[in-house]
Amino acid sequence: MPELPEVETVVRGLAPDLIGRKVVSVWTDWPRALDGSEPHLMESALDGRPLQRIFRRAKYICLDFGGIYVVVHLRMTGRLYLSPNRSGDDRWVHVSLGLDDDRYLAFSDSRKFGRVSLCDSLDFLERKLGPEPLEMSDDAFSNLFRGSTRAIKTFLLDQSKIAGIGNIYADEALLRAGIHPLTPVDRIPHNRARRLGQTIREVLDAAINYEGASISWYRKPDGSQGESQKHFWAYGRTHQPCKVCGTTIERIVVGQRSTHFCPKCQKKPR
DNA sequence: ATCTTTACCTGACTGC
DNA sequence: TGCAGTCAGGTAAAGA
Repeated sequence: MPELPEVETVVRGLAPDLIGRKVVSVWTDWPRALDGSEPHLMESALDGRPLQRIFRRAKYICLDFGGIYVVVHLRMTGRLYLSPNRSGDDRWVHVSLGLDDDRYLAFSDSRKFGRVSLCDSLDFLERKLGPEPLEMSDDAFSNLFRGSTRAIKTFLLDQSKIAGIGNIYADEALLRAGIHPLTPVDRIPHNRARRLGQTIREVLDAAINYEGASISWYRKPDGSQGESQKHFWAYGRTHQPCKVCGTTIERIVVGQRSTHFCPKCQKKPR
């Protein structure tokens, strides 16, 4: 599932080929993916506008065509890549943006949860999203945790509190920080909260350097796999030995989410 | 504010 | 080989 590091990898991979390109056609076989817009509306809105910037905000991919934006969310199975073919390179392509270099920006999504949206402002993102974890200081993390009694795992997944972390890297950060996923946020001491913030940044930075985790559907824009999944300590390692202490990794459900942790490294709060 | 539930989707996997 | 059932989880919306 694409989270912050996977989305960042996609943005970095696409940028060199996409900056300066114009969209000359828009195709879809699943109009719902356009989130209320329509192909001909997108075509006319983007007509003649070269792409000025491509960047990430949380898990959203933002294409800036000069005050007009195409915002892509990959959700669970979305992929974004360049193809010589309008229908892309796999059978799950549902949106295709024809470019002025005769290539296509293909949006593939087997689950059809992802969206390719047209908008004239990114304010809606800022209204609903919390800060970027890679841009937060240790004290910013500690302050963020004050006043909430929710389980830390649930809190880390709340995009309005902190934006970009998903199920994988929440589990990875909590194991490495030695904090049980059910720990109430306001029961984490100041110094431990600061250290958790540092761990979150380290986990995300490392995953970006590994170019994301290719479990299930995620691929880099060039079609190759990321390496991050080879370095998991927690996620998907149920019944396997903890890489720190050898204790068997357990799986529980927290906030409807599969949660992996080490019962020795992450002591349950009383 | 927080929690819970439901909906959106379909490929991959398990068991018979 | 097939068929039913289950699981995966990011986000939005509704109701408590």
